[in-house]
Amino acid sequence: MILHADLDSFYASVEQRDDPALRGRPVLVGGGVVLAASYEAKAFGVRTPMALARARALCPHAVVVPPRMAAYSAASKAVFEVFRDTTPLVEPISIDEAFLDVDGLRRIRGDPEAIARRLRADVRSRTGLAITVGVARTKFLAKVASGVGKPDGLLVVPPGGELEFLHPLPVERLWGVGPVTAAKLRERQIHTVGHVARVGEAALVAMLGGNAGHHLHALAHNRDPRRVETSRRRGSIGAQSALGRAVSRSPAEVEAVLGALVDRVTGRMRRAHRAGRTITLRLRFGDFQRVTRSRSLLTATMGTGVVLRTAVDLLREAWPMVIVRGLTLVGVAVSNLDGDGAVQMELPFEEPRADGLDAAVDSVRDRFGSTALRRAAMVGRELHPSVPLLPD
DNA sequence: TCTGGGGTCCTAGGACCC
DNA sequence: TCTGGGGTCCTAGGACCC
Repeated sequence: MILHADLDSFYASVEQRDDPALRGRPVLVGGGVVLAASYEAKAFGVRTPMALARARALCPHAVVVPPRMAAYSAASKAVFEVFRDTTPLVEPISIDEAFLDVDGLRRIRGDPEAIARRLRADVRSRTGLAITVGVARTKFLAKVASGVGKPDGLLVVPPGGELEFLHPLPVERLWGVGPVTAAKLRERQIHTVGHVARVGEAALVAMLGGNAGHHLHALAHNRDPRRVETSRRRGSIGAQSALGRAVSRSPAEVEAVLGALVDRVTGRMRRAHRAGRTITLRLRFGDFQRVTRSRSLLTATMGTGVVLRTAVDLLREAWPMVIVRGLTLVGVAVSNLDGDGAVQMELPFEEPRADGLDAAVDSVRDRFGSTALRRAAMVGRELHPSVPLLPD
């Protein structure tokens, strides 16, 4: 059996724990937008992410506190210690959520329900925070169960009783069904998980595409073979910053913001000992449409200079769009983090040859192929921006 | 309802390789 | 000169999650 453990209104709960004056009162954590709302605030219809102004209108006597990310990280660390004292098989999902595999603990710690009860009590006594735990045979259903069991609850879906529990629930409860997919389903009078299960796999595939269709069909029948994985590494590291209303900004202003973001990202990369090859620039325009522009380097890097130069290049290439549409957000991310197939290729240094560039180009192409040639040209440009691009 | 910041996964076309 | 199938990598976009 698998436990899904999910802290309730995490940021707001930490604030209420640390400041007794906030307990029992509606609390909003956020800046321009609500990052977390206590259950007292949610009772007034406040949701995340909602503009703070709107949340205040719904709940005028709410206390608004700015986020304290360091406090939340520390609280998260303490909670995950409790998880790992329960079982070594812990898969973190986010700062406040994890899967725990408790198969094999029965003889030592009792049945899954008993383990879940003790886990909730331990989290409460050791961290002062409320946590909801869902228990089921699959990851997916354990997560659904914790969602239904909130707040401060425990919900066990007994083996054999899965479909009875699952089928009356609205389609939005399925993991991977967001507003777009839900609208497509509801258009066709598919409102519950039971309807999804009955509609047939072929129809779902026709409606949503291959993978999504198969996936949804499987979930609706509670088929979810994924195991709890303890050692997942993330695939990208990024940072972004909203710029407020779309006013026209000079390239230098935007590049300054970009510089700060890159600095943050590469600092985190160095602390995590991760290097990456693909730099992605993210832009959001005045109409809130988004675009991305990316470039892959030959070798992985965590250097601020290389990442910033690449990001600025991408920004310059996209600048005409910014002029026309206005800019409301800029972000940068580095992906293709090393360890997942990054190409490590050593190019030999050669003496310049009398027959010049063409021969050198032919020699690289012969040895490594034309994809490598393109990459080599790119690296050359990074090192010597004045050198013209090689012809394709 | 005027929208933060951190991520994951999937799709799809084009270039290229064998 | 014209042709295939299987595969990888790159880029861009989109849906989704917390």
